[in-house]
Amino acid sequence: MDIPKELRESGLKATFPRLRVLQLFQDGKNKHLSADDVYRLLREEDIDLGLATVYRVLMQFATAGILIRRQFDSVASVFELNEGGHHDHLVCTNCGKMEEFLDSSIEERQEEVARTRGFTLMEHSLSLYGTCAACIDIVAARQKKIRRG
Amino acid sequence: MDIPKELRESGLKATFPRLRVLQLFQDGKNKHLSADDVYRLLREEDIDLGLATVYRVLMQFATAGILIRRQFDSVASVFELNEGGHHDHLVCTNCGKMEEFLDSSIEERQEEVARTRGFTLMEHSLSLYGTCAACIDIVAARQKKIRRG
DNA sequence: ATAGGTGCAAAAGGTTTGCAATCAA
DNA sequence: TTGATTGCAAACCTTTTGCACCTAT
Repeated sequence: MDIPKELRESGLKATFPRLRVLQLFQDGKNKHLSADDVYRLLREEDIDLGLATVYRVLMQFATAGILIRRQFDSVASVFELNEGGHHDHLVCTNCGKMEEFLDSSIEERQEEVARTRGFTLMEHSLSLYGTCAACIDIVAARQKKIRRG
Repeated sequence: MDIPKELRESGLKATFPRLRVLQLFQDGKNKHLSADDVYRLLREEDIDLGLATVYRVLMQFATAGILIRRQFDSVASVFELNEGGHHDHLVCTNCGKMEEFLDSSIEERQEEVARTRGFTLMEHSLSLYGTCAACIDIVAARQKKIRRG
């Protein structure tokens, strides 16, 4: 899609920093980026922009619905491209690998839980934390070591 | 339960700050408290303790399994008494009211989602955000007003 | 007596904001 | 031209840490 146009339609001027930030997400190499990730990645390229600008741009994009802001259990919040469909996350606590999923049965039950208690559901946040197939042996070995003391 | 004893069994000395913090949670008036909440509530009573101590005590309790640390979408994390059974939360974004729930169907599907993708599930975080029955009219009216401009 | 705990103040992240200079439209 | 945007530095908030003093056992 034509990025400058996409920005203008959100009422945002197509400035250099905004274009580069959006490109970074659309490149798709890293789907989930913190403000600091964005700042560092752009500096690694060539671009010399302020961290405050990165924060402002990310927030503007989130408000405009271009990005989604996520708060995993870590300290810093991360952003990802809003590609329309809702999804939840499965995160490997060892290597950081992240998979998206959507389980209609879970979605339905959430609605049901809210309805039962008289709540009108607006949104939800579901993150599963575990160990991915590639890390399970490493983690198991580490646990064993700890138990041995 | 005998609080000083409970503390000693966790390898923690039964000091005045620790006793008061634990009492606060056991009073049950507020189930979910941030470090600052605890700090402020204890000061309102009489007790003059440092915020750093509150943070230290809360973390020690969480490590000892006496409290559970939760990170809702807000900035500060909150703590609640660990009463054994796992549960998730339903939060009213208007009044802050919080209800606990446990849905076995959701729990099962989560396991299934992880298994399907080769993950070994360790934990998860699920929070539903919406409007409770008592707030729905207020919120609806506010929405209408915004739409009118 | 002494290992462990506390208060204070300072530091450390992450994020936001005021302001003068700069830029897109 | 002019309102929006940027960079910088300073401020903010939550949380952590160093250190000298204190206390439960």
